[in-house]
Amino acid sequence: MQGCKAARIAYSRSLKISVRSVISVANFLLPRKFYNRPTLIVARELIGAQLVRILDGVKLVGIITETEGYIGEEDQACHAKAGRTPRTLPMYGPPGHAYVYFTYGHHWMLNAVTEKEGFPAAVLIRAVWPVEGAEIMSKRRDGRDTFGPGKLTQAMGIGRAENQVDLTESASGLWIEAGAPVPDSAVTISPRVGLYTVPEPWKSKPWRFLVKRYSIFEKR
DNA sequence: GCGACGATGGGCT
DNA sequence: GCCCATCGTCGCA
Repeated sequence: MQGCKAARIAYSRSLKISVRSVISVANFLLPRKFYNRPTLIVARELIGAQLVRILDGVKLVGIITETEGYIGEEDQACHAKAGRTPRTLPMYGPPGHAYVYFTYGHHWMLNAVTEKEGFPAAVLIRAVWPVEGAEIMSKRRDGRDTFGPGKLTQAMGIGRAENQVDLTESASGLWIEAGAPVPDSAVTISPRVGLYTVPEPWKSKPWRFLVKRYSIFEKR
């Protein structure tokens, strides 16, 4: 991907952190207790974390730049509003696992299950900024961009097989590592998107977190 | 550059 | 049969 270095520089400026820390952070697997907390805390703190995928023996890494929280059966935007079904079962399981589902007849969505086992909640990972294997991700997208919940799963080869994998260990080939912390000044909070038929107040809950000046990524 | 809309298939009633 | 936590393309500017 052309302009990757320039993008890292722009990214570091937008986050007010050093370029060095964007390229090389002291990474470690986020432990289960990280996910076993209120969903919005997890959604916020996943911004800046690194999503790692081993695909065909190649390591792909993206910094998480956009998340949304979906919290409990009360939340009319959350799949768990339908209760415990074969599809939603992963959300009721232990935190730190993946909930991957298929939607709109085309797309796979990646979530990280949160909160204590038995309470259905998850964080939808909507976008990552590629930092390793960017060329491969771009190629998997036929050169098109990788920003969007359906696009990132296609770029990183995430689908049905990754449903319920443990994100706190590397054995499954899909996990999340800590990254450079992103200050509040660099994070925008807004209502979740794509909820056309969801009633209030759920439709307007400010449960979406994204890196400010996200547009700088799209323009490389 | 942007708004409208069709594709497409699993989940659920 | 209807609903979708989306994306790509088309038409128009």
